[in-house]
Amino acid sequence: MFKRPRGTRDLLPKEMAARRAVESVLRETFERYGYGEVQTPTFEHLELITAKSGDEITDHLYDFVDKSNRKLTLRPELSAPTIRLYVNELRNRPKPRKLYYFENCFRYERTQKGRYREFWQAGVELVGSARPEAEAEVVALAAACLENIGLKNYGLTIGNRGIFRAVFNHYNIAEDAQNLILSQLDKKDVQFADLDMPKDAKNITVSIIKPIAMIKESLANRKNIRSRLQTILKDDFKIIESELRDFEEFLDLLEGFGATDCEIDFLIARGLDYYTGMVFEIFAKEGLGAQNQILGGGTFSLVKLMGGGDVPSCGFGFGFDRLMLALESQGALPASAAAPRVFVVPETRKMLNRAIEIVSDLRKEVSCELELMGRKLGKALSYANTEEIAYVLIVSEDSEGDEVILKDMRSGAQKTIDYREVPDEVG
RNA sequence: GCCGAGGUAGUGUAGCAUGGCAGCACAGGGGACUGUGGAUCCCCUAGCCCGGGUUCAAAUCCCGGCCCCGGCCCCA
Repeated sequence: MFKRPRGTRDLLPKEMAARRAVESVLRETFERYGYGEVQTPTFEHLELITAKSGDEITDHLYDFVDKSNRKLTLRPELSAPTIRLYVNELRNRPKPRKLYYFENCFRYERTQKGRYREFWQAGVELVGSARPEAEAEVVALAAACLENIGLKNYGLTIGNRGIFRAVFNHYNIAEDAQNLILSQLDKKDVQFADLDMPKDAKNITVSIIKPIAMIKESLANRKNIRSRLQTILKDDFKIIESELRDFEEFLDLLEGFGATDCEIDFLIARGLDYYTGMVFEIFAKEGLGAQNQILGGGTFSLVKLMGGGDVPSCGFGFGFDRLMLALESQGALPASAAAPRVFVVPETRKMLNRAIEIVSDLRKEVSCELELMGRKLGKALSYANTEEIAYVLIVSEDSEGDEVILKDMRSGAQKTIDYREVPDEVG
């Protein structure tokens, strides 16, 4: 017996039907907003991934050396490959470029609920604009996806890295210290005084960064943000004013797009230094364990990292598997329509050829299954029953011409009709 | 990398403490009820995660590994 590699899953027909149904809702929604699908290779040069995420992440990669000694890796995510694709193929096209993807990714990590070594991501990248209206539309798209899928119990949290960035730049805090601070902000029990960085960085962290990180307001109360920032920054308020104005405009526009129920939380820093402005995430409030984030995104400058000039971009990625888990826990999985509706059974072996003729003809219009086990009629009906097939079509020796017996398994009623009428009868 | 709980037919489980013929239910295949389902009855298929150790004897005890579930770290 062979077993699956750790962290992988076998997906059965019922589960796949639900996944495909959700997938197509996502695709339709992305396309409604004008995004076009792209596909990138399953593996990339290792350097592409390390350029984005640093050398340390090789610990979490399925990387390998091919027979010509190229250093490659299975993709751990899709935004770097998608931006690479943009730089390679699309950078001279009009902006914005609106790209979406739906693919599997691979990470070498300890498995948990909602965390697998092969998983699926669905996401978009809006390349070329980081204007407030672009950011607002991207967030609105994410919310529209969940609306269309029918996920209910989720939270949308929006933050901003641009404001932190402006503060850091104003105080000349080195990039290493910035990343360290941001990555520690959401940890409990962190004493910033103990961290290994310059003293002035610690002071700024305690007096400014951390207080900003504590700001939490609903979208409706967003006006409070300005006054709270003024209180924290005092005379230095002007250093973030331009960033704040953009952010406020983004929030106003977001409300215009119809988003009402979200929280602004500057703690959402999303450690990565390529995020430049707005950042957001969506988490499921039930059904998932510790890994409850189902979407992450924001405004970033990845194009430059991929060698393509300073083009601002905005995007997000769904953790598709977690989305499915969240839906499942809410009993909101789409109903499966995969089962055949008609089961064609020859009453006797003699009628098999006739049954084959009929099933072949019917398959032009309806999903049909033919009895392939040589079962007698009683067993065949029993099978149809357990498989929840709605109709059984009995090809009887007693029937004349194109007549067959159509039996409704739910009611038990049956009638003799011309088999060509079956598609209408079961429709 | 770390912590905890687990691993017995396809699925769900009993048995494990105190070692002694691996059982039950459902599912699956066949059959009876002489060719129309869900009922009933009979038969069959099918299992102790892997490898060592202790023992006359291991599903059971010990060690190691693998896998799985939850969590920590991490989370692009």
